[in-house]
Amino acid sequence: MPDIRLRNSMTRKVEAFTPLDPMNVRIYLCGPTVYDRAHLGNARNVIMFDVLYRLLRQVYGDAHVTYVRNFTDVDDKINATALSRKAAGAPGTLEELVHDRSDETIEWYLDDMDALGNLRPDHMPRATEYIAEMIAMIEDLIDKGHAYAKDGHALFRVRSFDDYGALSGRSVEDMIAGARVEVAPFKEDPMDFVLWKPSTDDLPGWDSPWGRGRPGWHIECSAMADKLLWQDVENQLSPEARARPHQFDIHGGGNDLTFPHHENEIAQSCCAHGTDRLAQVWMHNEMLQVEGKKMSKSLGNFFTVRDLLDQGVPGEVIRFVFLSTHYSKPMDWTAKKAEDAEKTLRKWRALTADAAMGSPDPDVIAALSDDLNTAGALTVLHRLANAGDGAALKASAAMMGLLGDEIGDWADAPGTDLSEFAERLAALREAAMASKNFSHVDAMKSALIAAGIEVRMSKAGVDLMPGPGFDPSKLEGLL
RNA sequence: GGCGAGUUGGCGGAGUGGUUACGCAGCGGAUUGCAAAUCCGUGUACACCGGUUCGAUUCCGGUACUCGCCUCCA
Repeated sequence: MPDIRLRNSMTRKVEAFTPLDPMNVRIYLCGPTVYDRAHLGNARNVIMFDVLYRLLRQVYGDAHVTYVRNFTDVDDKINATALSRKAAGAPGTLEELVHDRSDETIEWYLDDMDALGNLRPDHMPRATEYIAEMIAMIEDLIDKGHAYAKDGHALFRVRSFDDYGALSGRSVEDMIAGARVEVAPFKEDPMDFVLWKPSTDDLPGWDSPWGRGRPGWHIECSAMADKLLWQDVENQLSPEARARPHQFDIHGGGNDLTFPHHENEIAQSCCAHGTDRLAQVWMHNEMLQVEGKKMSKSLGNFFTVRDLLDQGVPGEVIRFVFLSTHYSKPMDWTAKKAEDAEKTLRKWRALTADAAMGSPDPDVIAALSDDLNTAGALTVLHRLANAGDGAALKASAAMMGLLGDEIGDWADAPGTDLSEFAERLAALREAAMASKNFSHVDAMKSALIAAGIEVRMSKAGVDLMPGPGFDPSKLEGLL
């Protein structure tokens, strides 16, 4: 097995990766705030981490990797959707509406990420199920002088942590100079951030030493990561790993989370536990653009994963497009890329349809081990395809979550049996070959193409495949 | 203003101190009733300016441009 090398945002260098405990590789990805459908950009870090997860499982064994991705289900935006539903006359208490909204959004999220061929993490904690851990952590921080309570709030004392700013490469003074920090009467220092804040009686809240309220965003990840990647597994870890308590291997997210979210996570965790680091490696993916522009509602180029799936873009095609750009580079989503990806995948699927499952090509593993060079790995897949090695292609593609059954029924969808049409067309063609009058066969061929079907005719016979714009309703009356 | 990422042939996109990336498109040919598909052949690009070097797209410095974050948008 080649050594895995990963770019560490903390050091800004590509480094050899060595897990604290090879029998218990532990990774954490910041998950979504569940207030609405995941937009396309949300998929990028999930796919990046999914490739990482698959690679680690390949190298260390399926049973030796633990992947945690949270759901943030306490948030103003979730509350806002519940409030508007309540105002529209929805039945139930506001708290129930908030809970329903979270449940609904989590279900959507999992459906969408499944459709993109992502494995589910080992743990998907909901923030609201770990309130006790968060409160305990905040109390610990207050005891140690790193946090304080004021007016129903608990705040982190940023000046108490010398390394604050190490991840994002900025000093506290720079941030003050930026002057965009929120000044509030309950803060000792403008830089201090909220660990706990009061909640109104009608909105979700929990009793705490500081009154009824809810946790701040940053403390959620610190508490859940510590619970699931340290407290619950501590007694299974190697002595080497236990020598680094409250730490784990890799923490990921979009680079927009670097500051303040991850910076704050580090500050909370290191101060609460007296450690010098939280994760050994920090990985951040670059942002997604759409047709060269930032995706935003005002530009009208904002869309969700579900929007694309509903338009008939297969999840596997979306995944392929993401994999074709390295995670550390800005990625542009374009319709042309989706078309190209679909073409390639059709070819590969035809080649692997009847192939046995071989072994992954070493070059694919090598490329992925080189800081998740997915684009380089796709090149190897092209080479295998050109060599006609369906078995190796199938196994190698599986390393990246491609060409598998779980993501693969799109090529035959939407499940219309075309065999009668193929037989009819073949019969017409045979007759035309004898009579030299091709008008009937051409008419039917044109109609099939107009219905979005790819028509292939050769001496061997007629082959029909549903294409991107397949519309079954246009087939009526053709037989 | 501070921090960070990027700039490769028509398009997408790897990689390397000197040797064809690769894919798509295009072009030429084979095949095909026609077309598609398929097969064969075909492409010396690396933002700009300096420096290091026998030699740089690849290393170093600078410039320009693009994008993101600093505003709980991944």
